[in-house]
Amino acid sequence: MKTPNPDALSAGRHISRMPPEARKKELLAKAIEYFSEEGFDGGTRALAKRIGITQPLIYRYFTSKEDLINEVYQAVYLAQWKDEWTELLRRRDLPLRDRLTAFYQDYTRAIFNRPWMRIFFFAGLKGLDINTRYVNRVIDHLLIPICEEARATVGLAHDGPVTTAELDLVWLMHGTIFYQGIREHIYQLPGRIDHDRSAATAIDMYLGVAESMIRSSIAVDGTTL
Amino acid sequence: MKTPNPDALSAGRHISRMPPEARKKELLAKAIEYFSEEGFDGGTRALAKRIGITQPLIYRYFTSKEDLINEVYQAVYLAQWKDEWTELLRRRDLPLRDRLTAFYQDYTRAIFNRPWMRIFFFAGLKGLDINTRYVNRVIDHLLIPICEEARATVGLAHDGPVTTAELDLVWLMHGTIFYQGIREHIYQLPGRIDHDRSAATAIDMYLGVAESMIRSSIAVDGTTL
DNA sequence: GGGACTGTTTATCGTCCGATAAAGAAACCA
DNA sequence: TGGTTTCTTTATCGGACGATAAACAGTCCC
Repeated sequence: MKTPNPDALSAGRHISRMPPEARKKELLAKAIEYFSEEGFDGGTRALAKRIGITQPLIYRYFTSKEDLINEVYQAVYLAQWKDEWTELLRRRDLPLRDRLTAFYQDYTRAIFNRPWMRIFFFAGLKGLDINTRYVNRVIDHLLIPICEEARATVGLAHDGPVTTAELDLVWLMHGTIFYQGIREHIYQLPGRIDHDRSAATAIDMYLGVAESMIRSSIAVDGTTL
Repeated sequence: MKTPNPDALSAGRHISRMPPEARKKELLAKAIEYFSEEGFDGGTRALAKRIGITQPLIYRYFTSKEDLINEVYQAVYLAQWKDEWTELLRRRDLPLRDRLTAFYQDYTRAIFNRPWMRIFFFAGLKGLDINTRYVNRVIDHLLIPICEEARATVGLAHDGPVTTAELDLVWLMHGTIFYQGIREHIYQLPGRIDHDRSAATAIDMYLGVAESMIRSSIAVDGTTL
């Protein structure tokens, strides 16, 4: 065949060979885009067509489809996570409200986008351990620290393990904020949402209930994690 | 073959013929269970094996896989919906808080189960119109009525269309409650959640903010739906 | 008891999928 | 320039899928 791949042409991009690193990078980027739209059952042929290459070429850069998907997870989950989030939440020189506000501003900016949200739920529905691990990371590195900081703010000497009631309340705030991302990127309703405002209201609710909750959960509900 | 289908035997169920209605009903019930676990890309052969029948038998009761899936949607979405929900929310002889409490108790009992939750998100991720129609139904028959009732409770004469700010606030409450179902049935975290308590806190938050929100959204933010 | 009817199974078709092998073509280097 | 390397394509395999047709087997009725 003299003329190059018509798909590649119609895609309007490069026709021929690329340096391996650039190709792999492009492939991964398009795979994130593609799988976040079609789900992980999307075919490798359709993905290749979208990139403008042939399907077997994928297997020069990834040993299997599973391998490619794993790299997609890596890029979406781990690369987006910031350890500074926990550090920010721990900064007792700032009022807790300010820490929560600043954290959720940055957090929602990191994950409130279509690919992240959709891949999160595709993986969640499949029950993949990568997803459970992410949720556990949220609990251990974000929610429980918030619980502990709330306790410190209340000024309670008690330093036993966080109770389920305390954690449930943080989940309530977290869910309120997170759900607005679902609304925007999973439901695909028209019109933008003011996430900062939503977060502010959720944080207000949390701080408003937290103090009495913490006192009563220690006194009454002794169930620990 | 003298011996009947070994799969049917190993499934421990009936081996042979059933009246059409019972068979179709059983098939649909198992299909809901199956597709809610595997997603709609699950194969008809695996579904048949789970029921204890052979795969072509499915096609005596449903003209195509798509047809079967559509009946699954019908059963999950429409059959669960109660028009009385809107009527309950409208009952001005009761305090709004009581109406919201009673409604969300019943609503969460209807949809907070694994098949409903999972099918909802499978369908949502596929962008199926059945899903967008459901969300619009929630808006039109639940959230906007709540907005209007909140206005009536505040005692404002203003009866123009509900503003986006008012609707966003209801979404905040709704999302707070709904997210607890996600936590339980999509994340699959161990431990039960007290949904009635979560709802109560979310409703408190809503009612606490609603009044000033309604006044200011009419005065300041005139954006309407 | 023997048709006739209908629920159920076996056998099979065409298509798409993930993956591999071998052929081709661009780039590099002597 | 010619040989080697490396990126890319064509061709293809085995298996799973949705769907259909024909054979089989209960059940009912006369």
